[in-house]
Amino acid sequence: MDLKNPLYKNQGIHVNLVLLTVDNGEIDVLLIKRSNQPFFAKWALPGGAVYNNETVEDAIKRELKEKTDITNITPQIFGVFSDPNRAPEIRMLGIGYIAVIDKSAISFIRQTKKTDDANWFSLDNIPNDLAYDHNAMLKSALEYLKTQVWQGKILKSLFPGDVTIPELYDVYTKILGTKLDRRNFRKKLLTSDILIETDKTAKYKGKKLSKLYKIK
Amino acid sequence: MDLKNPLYKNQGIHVNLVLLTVDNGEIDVLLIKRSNQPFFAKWALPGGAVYNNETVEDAIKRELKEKTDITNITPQIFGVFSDPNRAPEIRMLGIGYIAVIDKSAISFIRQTKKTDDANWFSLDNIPNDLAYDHNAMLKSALEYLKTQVWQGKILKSLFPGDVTIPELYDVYTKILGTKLDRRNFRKKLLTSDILIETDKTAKYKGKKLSKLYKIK
DNA sequence: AACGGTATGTGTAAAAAGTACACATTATGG
DNA sequence: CCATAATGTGTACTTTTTACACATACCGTT
Repeated sequence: MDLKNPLYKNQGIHVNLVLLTVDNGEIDVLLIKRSNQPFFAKWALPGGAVYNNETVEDAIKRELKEKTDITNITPQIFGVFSDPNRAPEIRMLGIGYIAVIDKSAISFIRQTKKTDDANWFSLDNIPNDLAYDHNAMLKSALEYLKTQVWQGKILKSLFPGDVTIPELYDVYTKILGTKLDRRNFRKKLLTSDILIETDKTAKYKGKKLSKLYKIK
Repeated sequence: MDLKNPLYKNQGIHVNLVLLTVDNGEIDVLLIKRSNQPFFAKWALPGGAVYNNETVEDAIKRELKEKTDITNITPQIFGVFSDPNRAPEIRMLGIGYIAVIDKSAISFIRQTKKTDDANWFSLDNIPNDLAYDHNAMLKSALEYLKTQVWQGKILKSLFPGDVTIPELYDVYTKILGTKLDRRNFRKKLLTSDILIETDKTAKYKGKKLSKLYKIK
């Protein structure tokens, strides 16, 4: 492979992270306000170039650590974005990764919605002019998430602590975009052997106390 | 993204194709004997560089067309391979695609096992010193195939013509690596609404005639 | 002509998973 | 105390999955 061949020189490899969290039944995604051209001052998915001495997985974990200080989660790849014109001037390949985390596990200022340059956006409220093709990337990530949502692993990273079934219910209906039957949802979770009953309770939306469960 | 930054300059993007076909219940993969360095004279998955003016999907379809003249199949991505040392000297990202085709649909000489530079290898008989990380890529492709094998689409591209249930059975057990119950396998296929009964019959392994089915 | 061997074709019962569906209870705010 | 909104709960039905065994066709051999 002759990297001076004009057919395929000046190629760059980028990774982007769709980082999701849950806040009171709402799903939020982390966006970064760009401080450089191109797409200056536009919101974008966090991401960056893959260095020559690292794998793509290394790069995305580096990105996750930079933004959140989290090191014990491995984002999952959901797509490769390769339109030759997705970045101006150069050929830039984009590799999309998704991770779902517990907001309280983040040790950085970015856990608030206050900073100027990084912000959690509710999925119902995403700017439609994200940088690059990031609106499409985000859409693709959410479709991937739908296919993964009944796997215990994602459930665990969404709710590493205790959680009530009504909160889980809200998150699942948001992710799947369908109204599930509440009783069947509860039954499925309780028979799936991933919830451990605790003796604690908490209130979610209602006035009644809900039982808290720990995710295995 | 400054492509002169030494942290990430001289990056190349490659695609590779795991092209599978079925020959009398055996699963074969197409390998190419390399005529250049690196890995001169080693067998490799077909593939090549992604040009600056095309998407990754364009590149893999170009590759498929070059090798087989097939244009009506879109290979499916199964993985991204990014070890910085997977290619000597340069950083070369490898993107893996898989397609399953009917051998009789190929109009090229490569449909035989006779050519010097391209050859169908039975999965039971793959050289363990393929170029690059192609042994790992192939393994990854076959794992992906397992997750996809009950989807009608793959079934259709494996057997676009008529096929007997015993032949399907052999292919499925090979792909999945498990012994399925023959009766349940037959029932699953027949109730899945993708097989159309024909009035033709053919012999497969046995001495008894099997009914031929057309795949919807 | 009989026989052995290998592959093919066939049905049923039990278990598991998924789906549809309605009402009483809690506690807050008015 | 009443209205309201959220929570917790069980059953019947349907569908899907799984386990399991024997008779038949046809070839080659004796």
